[in-house]
Amino acid sequence: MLDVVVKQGFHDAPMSLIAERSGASPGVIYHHFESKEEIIQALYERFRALKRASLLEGYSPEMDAKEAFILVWANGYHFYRKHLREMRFMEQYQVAGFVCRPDGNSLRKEEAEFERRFRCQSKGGVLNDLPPEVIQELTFGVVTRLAKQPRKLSPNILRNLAEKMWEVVRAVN
Amino acid sequence: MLDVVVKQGFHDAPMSLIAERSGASPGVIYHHFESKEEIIQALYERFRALKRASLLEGYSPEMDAKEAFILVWANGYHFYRKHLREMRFMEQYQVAGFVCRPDGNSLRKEEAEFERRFRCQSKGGVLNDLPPEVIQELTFGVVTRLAKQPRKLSPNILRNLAEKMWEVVRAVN
Amino acid sequence: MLDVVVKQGFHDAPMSLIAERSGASPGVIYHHFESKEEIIQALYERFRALKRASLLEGYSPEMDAKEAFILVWANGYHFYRKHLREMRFMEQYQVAGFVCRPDGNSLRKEEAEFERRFRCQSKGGVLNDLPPEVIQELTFGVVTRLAKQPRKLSPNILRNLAEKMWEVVRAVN
Amino acid sequence: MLDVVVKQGFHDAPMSLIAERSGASPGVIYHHFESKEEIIQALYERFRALKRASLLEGYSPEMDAKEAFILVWANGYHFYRKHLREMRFMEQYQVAGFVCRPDGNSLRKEEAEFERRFRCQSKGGVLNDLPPEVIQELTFGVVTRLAKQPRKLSPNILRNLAEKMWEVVRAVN
DNA sequence: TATGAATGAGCTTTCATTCAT
DNA sequence: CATGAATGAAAGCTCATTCAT
Repeated sequence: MLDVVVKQGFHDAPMSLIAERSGASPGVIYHHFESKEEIIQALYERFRALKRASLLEGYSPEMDAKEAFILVWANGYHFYRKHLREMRFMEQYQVAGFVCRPDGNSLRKEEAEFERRFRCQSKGGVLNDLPPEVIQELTFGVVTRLAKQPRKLSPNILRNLAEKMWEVVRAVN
Repeated sequence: MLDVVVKQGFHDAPMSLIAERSGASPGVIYHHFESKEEIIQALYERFRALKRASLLEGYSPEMDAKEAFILVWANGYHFYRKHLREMRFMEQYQVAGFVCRPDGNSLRKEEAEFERRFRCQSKGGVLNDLPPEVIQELTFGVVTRLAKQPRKLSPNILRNLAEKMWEVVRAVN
Repeated sequence: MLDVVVKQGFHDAPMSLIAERSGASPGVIYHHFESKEEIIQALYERFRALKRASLLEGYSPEMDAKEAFILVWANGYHFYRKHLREMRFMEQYQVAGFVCRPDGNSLRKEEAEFERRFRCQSKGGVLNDLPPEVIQELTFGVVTRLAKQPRKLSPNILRNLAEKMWEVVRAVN
Repeated sequence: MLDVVVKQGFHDAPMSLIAERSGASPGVIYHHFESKEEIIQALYERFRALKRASLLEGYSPEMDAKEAFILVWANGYHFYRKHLREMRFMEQYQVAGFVCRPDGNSLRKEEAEFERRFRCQSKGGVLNDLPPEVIQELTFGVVTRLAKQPRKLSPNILRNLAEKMWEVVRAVN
C-alpha cells in the first residue's frame, strides 16, 4: 500500500485512485488509516525508517572517519537513486508543510555511535564547528540533490566529491 | 496578485481565497489568466526574472573570478532570505512536477558574459569539469538550501563557505 | 441488544457501533436480523409488549372505573419515567415515519376486558363520545409527554391531573 | 428553499435530492449555508417565527381570558393543520436531539403582554399553579397532537375541548 | 456459528470555472 | 471590463451489508 501513494502525485492522488491501484476498496483503507493524511504520515515514517537502516550499511566503528564518511555518502547516493519515487514523495511531504513528527524509534546502538562520532569537534566529534544545519546541508543535502539529477554520477566523481566535501566539513586537525 | 498565491499554500489555495486576498473577484482573474495553472506559471516566471536581476548586482566583468563567485554567492543568500515566501512557492512549483518552461527572455549582455565566464574549463570558463548540474548543485543549490534555514549565517561563515565551495568548483589550472 | 440501539441515536447509530456495544460482531447480528430496520422493528415491538404488560399492573375488573383510570394513568407515568431511553427510541421510531405494524399478539383476557370497558358510551363503555384518537391523546398522550419532562411530578399533582382528565373523557351519564 | 427540506424526510434527505428539488446545485447551497445542519437550523427558526406570528392572530388584550384562550387554541389547531409537513419536520428536529437555541428575536409588544397575562396566578396571571411545563403540555401540547391526527375535528368539538382544557388550567378564582 | 476485514454505493462538501448582470 | 452567485464534477469519507476464514 506504500508504493501506491508513491506512484501517484500526492496532491492529485485522489483516494479513489489510490484505492484502485492498491487493489483495495476505499472502505478498507479507512479501516486501517484514519484519514488520507494518516496514510501519508505512515508512508513517510516507513520510508524514513528504511532510509535510516540503509545509510549505515557496511559501516563499522573501526573504520577511519574519512572512509566512513565516504561510505555513508555513497550509501546515500545509491539509496536515493534506488528510491526516486519515494524521494519525490518525501520532498512533497516536507515542502507541503507537514509536521514531521520526530522519529520515535530509539536509535540502534550502531546509529547512536555514529551520531556521537560525527559531531562537531567541540562536542567531541570529528567535524568542524560549522552550524549543524550547515553540515547537514553540505553532506546529506548535497548528496540528495545530486541523486535526483537524471544523469548518474560515476563512482569516480562520486568519491571525488565525497573527498572534497569531507575536506569542507572535517575538523581541522 | 503575486504575493497572493505565495501567502497561501498553493495546494490548499482555492481560487476563491486567492481572489479574496488579491482584492479581485474570481471573474476578473479569469480575464487575465486562462486557468489557475497559468497564474502559477506567471508567478513563477515573474519571480525567476526578479532573481536573475538580483544575482548579478554589483558584478562587473573586471572583477577577479573568485571575488565574483563570492559576490554572487552572497547575493543569492541574501536574495533568498529576503524572499522566503516566494522561495517556498518556487519549491512547491518544482516539486509538484510542473514543467518549468525554459526562460524565454534573452539574457542581458552582462548575464551572457557571466554565463560564458563561469563555465567549465574545457569550454573556456573558469570552472572545473564536473558535470554542470553538479556544479549548479554545489553552488546555487547549496546557497538556496542554506538560505532556507531559520538561523541566519554570519558574513564570516558565509564568506568562508563561499571560499571553500569555490575551491571545490574552480578550475585547477 | 435492545439497550444498545436505545443508547445511541438511531440515526447516527452505525451498525458498527451497535455491534461493538452489544459485544457481538456485525456478522452475528445479520444472522439474527435481516437488516438494520428489522432490529429496530424488533426493538420497537419488544418495548411495546413490555409496555402493555405494565400498564394494567394492579388492575382488576372489580375496580371502580374512575379508580381504574387513575391507576392506569399513574402506571403509565411511572413506566415511562423508568424507561426514558426506550421512550426516546419509540419517539424517533414513530416520527421517522416507520410503519408501525399492528400488534399481532392477541390480547390477554384482562386486556381485552379493559379495552371493552374503556370505550365510548355508545359502544357500551364508560367514556364519552369524543373521537377515539382524541381520547387517546387526552389520556396516554398527555401522560407520555408529562413523563418526558425533566421534573418529576408529585403523586398529588399526578392524581389531581388524572382526576381532571377523567372528568374530560368520562361518560356524562 | 425552506419547503424543500420539508418535503423530504430530514434524515434520508441527501443534499443531492435537496439540491435537485430546490432547483439549485449542491454548490450554491453551500454558498448560503455552512453545512446541512445550518440549513436545518435556519428552517427550524423560520418556521418557529411563522408559528409565533400566527398563534396570536385576532387576539387583543381587551378580550376575556377564556375567549382569548379558546382563540389561541383554535389558532394553533388550524395553523398546525395547515403546516403538517413543517410540523413533521419540527418534530424530527426536536426528537433528533438538536439543540434548539433560544428564540433570539425579542417578543413583540402584544406577545409580551400575552405572556404576562397567561401565567400562573401566583405570578399575576390567569392560570392556576400547575408547573408551567404541565400547563404547556395540556394546552399547546394537546392541540399539537390533535392537529396531527388524520381526522379533522369539527369546530364544535374543538371549542368544546378548549373549554374543558380551560377549566383544567385556569386559576380557580 | 462467529468473526471482522472487505465492499462499494452514496453521502456531505469543496473548488476551478462560468456567466448573467 | 468587473462582479460574485451559480455550476457540477469530483473529492474525502461513512456505513449497511457480505463473506472468506
